[in-house]
Amino acid sequence: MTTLMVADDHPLFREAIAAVIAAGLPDSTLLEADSLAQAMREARRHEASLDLLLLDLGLPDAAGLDGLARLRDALPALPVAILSAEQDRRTVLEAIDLGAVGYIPKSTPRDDLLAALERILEGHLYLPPQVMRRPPPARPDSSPAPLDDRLTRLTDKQLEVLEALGHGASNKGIARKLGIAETTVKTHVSAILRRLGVTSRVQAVLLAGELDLAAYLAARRGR
Amino acid sequence: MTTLMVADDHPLFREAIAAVIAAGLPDSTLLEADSLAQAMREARRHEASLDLLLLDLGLPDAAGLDGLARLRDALPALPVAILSAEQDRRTVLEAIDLGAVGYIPKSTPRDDLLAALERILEGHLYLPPQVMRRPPPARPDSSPAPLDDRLTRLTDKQLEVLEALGHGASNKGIARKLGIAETTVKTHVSAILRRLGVTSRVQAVLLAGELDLAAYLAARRGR
DNA sequence: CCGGCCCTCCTACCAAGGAAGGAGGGCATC
DNA sequence: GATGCCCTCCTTCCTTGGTAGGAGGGCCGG
Repeated sequence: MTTLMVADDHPLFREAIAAVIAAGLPDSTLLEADSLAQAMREARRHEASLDLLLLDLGLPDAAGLDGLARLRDALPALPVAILSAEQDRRTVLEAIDLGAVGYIPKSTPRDDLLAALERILEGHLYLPPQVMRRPPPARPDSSPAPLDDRLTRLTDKQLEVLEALGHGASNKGIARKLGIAETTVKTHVSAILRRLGVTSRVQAVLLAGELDLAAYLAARRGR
Repeated sequence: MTTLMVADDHPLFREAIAAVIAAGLPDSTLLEADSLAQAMREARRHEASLDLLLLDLGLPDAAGLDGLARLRDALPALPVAILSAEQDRRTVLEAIDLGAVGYIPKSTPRDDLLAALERILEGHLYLPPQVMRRPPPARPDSSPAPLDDRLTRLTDKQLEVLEALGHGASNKGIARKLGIAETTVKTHVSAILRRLGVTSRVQAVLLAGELDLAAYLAARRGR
């Protein structure tokens, strides 16, 4: 006998979840809440028997993951899984970081949703494979010869300086690291700004990020 | 027919893994490597057929997660799972963050290890339940700080300023855009630097990027 | 060999960024 | 009603960033 609770402010959605669970986990009880406050009250009341809370992000009284944080704070022993429309990879990771035992996108097909719930109730974590799998490179790399060419207009030394710039280093720090005078660094920085067509180091750093300086450096070092 | 590779510098351990896989996944081939460099070479050679690389942390030529990062960089399409004695929760999360498709502690019982491999080969993520479950109890106060809440420590106005900062705007430009005095902008910027724990606007901008300020703003506006 | 580019460094100057402190008004909480 | 936080703005002072111009030495290709 397992007891679940769904916290979501959309009655229709709660109803849908209830139907799925009734069909797929017949030996279970489902509690409902339409706000974080109510969920907390109910959770405390059924503390001993509650096996899992399915928490929606976007409850009226819970600011996204902040609601999860508060919940974890108040009831650290309660397993909480996120059930959300949000599918951002960072959000998923942060939820797990905050102690969620699973993350189920609302777009999950009914059968997968049940499988996920079962995994979680067995003590495993569940994360959405299609979201988490192969995400971070995220470089479809449309143009093999991108030639955004602004980066190619920089000399080696300037690239070195720009790289350091990208770590938030000051001119003085760059000078130390590269073993040259600060005035020389300034010379390089000025040249970089001119060649990149920007007017401040912050803009240069942002542009370096957009043009994927790291990849450019990796590529040119690899050859 | 699946092809796996195990990268570990302990021959005995490789042998043990080979035995487990031979018994549990009879329809598979296992490649071996005793260094990151060799693993990369082998992986490139068998690029088309290799289904999963089991990577040990602590290879002689790869310092912990850095090896994973380099591997992901060089071969983004290759699924990599970590197989390590290390069981620190943060390490696990960072590995997943870097794109690992699973994390298997070396202490995992043989049967669970096989089950984990099967899950991973099916396209799911695997994380060690006993490590990840109920982990962050030390949340209420403690000091070392998870430090992802740094954005939440900023006031609305500060977030506005930080957003503008992220576009490379100068204090003067921000003042114009927000319709306040430049001195006020400076006040905000100073407060932002202090609360984010950085010492220059460039670092603040970089940190805002890492913490995904845009997503945070979108999330909080959406509610 | 010479012109051109790069790297190095300098001086000098001005603009921008940032720290520190004070101050008034608004708003909420207790 | 007092406390506390936020937002606003100010002055003062110092550091950092950036521009301009000049100068010497190295390297390369014409």
